Amino acid sequence: MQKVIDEVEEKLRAGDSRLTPRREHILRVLLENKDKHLSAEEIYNLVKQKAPDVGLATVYRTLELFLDFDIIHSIDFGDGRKRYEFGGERGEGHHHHHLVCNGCGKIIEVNEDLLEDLEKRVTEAYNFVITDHELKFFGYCKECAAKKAEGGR
Amino acid sequence: MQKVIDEVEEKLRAGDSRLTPRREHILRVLLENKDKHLSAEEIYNLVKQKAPDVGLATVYRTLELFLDFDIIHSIDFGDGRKRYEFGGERGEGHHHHHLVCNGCGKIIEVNEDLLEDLEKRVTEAYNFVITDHELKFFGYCKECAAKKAEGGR
DNA sequence: CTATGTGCAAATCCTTTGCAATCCA
DNA sequence: TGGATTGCAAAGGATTTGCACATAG
Repeated sequence: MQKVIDEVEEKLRAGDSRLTPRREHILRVLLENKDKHLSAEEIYNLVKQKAPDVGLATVYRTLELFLDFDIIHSIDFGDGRKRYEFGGERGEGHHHHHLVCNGCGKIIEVNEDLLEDLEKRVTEAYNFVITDHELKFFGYCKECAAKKAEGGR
Repeated sequence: MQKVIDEVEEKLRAGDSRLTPRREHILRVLLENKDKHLSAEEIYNLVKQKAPDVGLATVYRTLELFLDFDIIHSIDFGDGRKRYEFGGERGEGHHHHHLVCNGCGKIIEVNEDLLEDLEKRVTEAYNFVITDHELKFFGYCKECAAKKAEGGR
């Protein structure tokens, strides 16, 4: 993990910014919760456990900064708040998609990139240079589908 | 168009709701702008031209109602407001995707469903019952890509 | 007459911003 | 020291809600 932190620090330095203690705390929270999809407020609460005197505004400002530097990216599941994940849009790790359960709200990750050939087709058909994509499937997870089938609520 | 309106009216009636004059105005705006992606406020402004005394709250309440009845659906392009399109999630017309240009903000529609075989794969791999999907590609449209290539802003 | 629908203004929720204090190169 | 960073509180923008009135069946 230290390696990643160092890389981020370097990235920021290269852009006349610094990885301050506050920012490092925020970064650590993001790294320790790679699989979650934290909202700004959730990040704020987690950071407060380590550094009780951070302000929510700093969290927002830092997330904005990380986004600019392509260190993280944001996703929106339509619940009125943005969520953040470590890994920039251009990063190798970004190619996963989400299954959003309408029953229990669970988010399942699909860790393969399913879209490579699709991208090629779209690029050719529309002369559109793709830099990123976002794919969400909505529906019902195994458990919720079963509940529904049983005649549950 | 009248046919569609009648269908909506019937749909609402079946659920103990009515297609009031206000709501019909809103519905018409949606139908007349199928290809746009209107925000609540844009809809409000268009409706006001025909019915100057509607309130913004009514527009929001009506959109909420139409969503519940699967008459329209909403999309989010990450600009902080929801946008609405006629056609429910389950409707045949819903299977199109969007190319979002990071240069000029233009939204291009891809009117084919590119995801059918993908859906099948996901369903099998994750036991996830898919009811809807949302696919967005981000990047640069023909014009903006050209501008960038020329070294323009 | 009663329930539903509506306008208006106030309230809410998430996010951004202004400003004075703080920190670090 | 001087510009970058931060906390706090206020501001902002989109959406929701409370309430009294209007409307329709």
